[in-house]
Amino acid sequence: MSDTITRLLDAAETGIRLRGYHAVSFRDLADELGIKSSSVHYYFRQKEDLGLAVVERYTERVFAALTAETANTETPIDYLTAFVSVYRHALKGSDSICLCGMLGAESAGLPEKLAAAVAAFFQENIDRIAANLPRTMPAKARREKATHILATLQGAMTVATSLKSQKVFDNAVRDLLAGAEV
Amino acid sequence: MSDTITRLLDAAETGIRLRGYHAVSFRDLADELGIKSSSVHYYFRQKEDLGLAVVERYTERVFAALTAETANTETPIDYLTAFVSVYRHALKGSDSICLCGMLGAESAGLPEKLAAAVAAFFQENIDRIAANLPRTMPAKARREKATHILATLQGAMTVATSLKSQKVFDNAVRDLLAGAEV
DNA sequence: ACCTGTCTACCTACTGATAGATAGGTTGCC
DNA sequence: GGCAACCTATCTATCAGTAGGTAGACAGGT
Repeated sequence: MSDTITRLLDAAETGIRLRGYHAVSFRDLADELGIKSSSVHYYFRQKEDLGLAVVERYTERVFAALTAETANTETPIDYLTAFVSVYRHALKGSDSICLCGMLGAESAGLPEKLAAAVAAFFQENIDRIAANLPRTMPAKARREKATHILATLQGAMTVATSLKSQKVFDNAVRDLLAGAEV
Repeated sequence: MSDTITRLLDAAETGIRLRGYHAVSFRDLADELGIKSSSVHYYFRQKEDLGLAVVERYTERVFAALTAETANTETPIDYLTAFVSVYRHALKGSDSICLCGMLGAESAGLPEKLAAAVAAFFQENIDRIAANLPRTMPAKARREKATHILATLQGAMTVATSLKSQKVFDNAVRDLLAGAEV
């Protein structure tokens, strides 16, 4: 992948995660890279194409990190702790919320494909968590707990960013895991 | 309050909650009301003023509803159940997330005062929840649980909206309350 | 005479998007 | 080897549409 594409995806991801899809413009991205906005259109015909590429790359990266981080966990609580630490790391490394947390909030105003890609990201998160909860739990309870966990992670990032304190994320997650010792 | 102002605040709130602050324009609001965009500026000089008014009205409305709904609760779990039902009602009545959930996500790209008003909304939510958790819990644990609860509510709205299923919200919250029987 | 709420008309800046030029590198053929 | 054809990545220039915002006119009510 060309350097320009990577830098474009980086700048777009950062902008979306900080300010939202509609607050990111081709011109701002181009300026940041020192090129012209028409050159951005050379790589991504429409804004939707750029958004889709950003979500795809992000999804792959996050799931790769989740897979790697949870690889050697044995108990459900170990799995959850590792899972959560991927999100914590994402927040601390970027000082911004999850890309899909932002786009999920904006879904109603996004191109359909983009909204669908975000929904798929959430669903896959829920499925992965549910699959790693104790087999002794009924399927419905596992689904509910998995949804609860994802919701808490996403909401904690939003609230922590608004209150400008990563401790807010840690506080929410500490109580989440304390109650999840299943 | 004049009818036009109310209709303006309604339209702006709906637009922000569905698509975000940057996707709401004076022209769209004016068109929706059948007036000209310059007339919107008559009531709100700047977009920031409109945003602030929307957040203020929303904040008052939500806290009034929370106060009313939780008034006759006796146990912490009753309080939480009532608290949560206000959020559930907001989601079901509008098919959109919390105004501050949206604006909190966008905070980095908002005028400072607006971001501050949103942060205050979150803080007040956390304080109210924490104040109604059992006195037997240490203050730190109460703060953590309160943060956890708010984060879950906010995140559950986002994920439910993205997945286009209010059941997602109910699932997350059911597990939240099941684990919160303190 | 003033106030309220709306209008027309306009401004500058920016939006996503397109057309077409250009410079430099790569390929393939005689 | 030399050269034509093509490809890549960028540019300049431009477009119609929309953004937030302003100035000033006007009608109706007090």
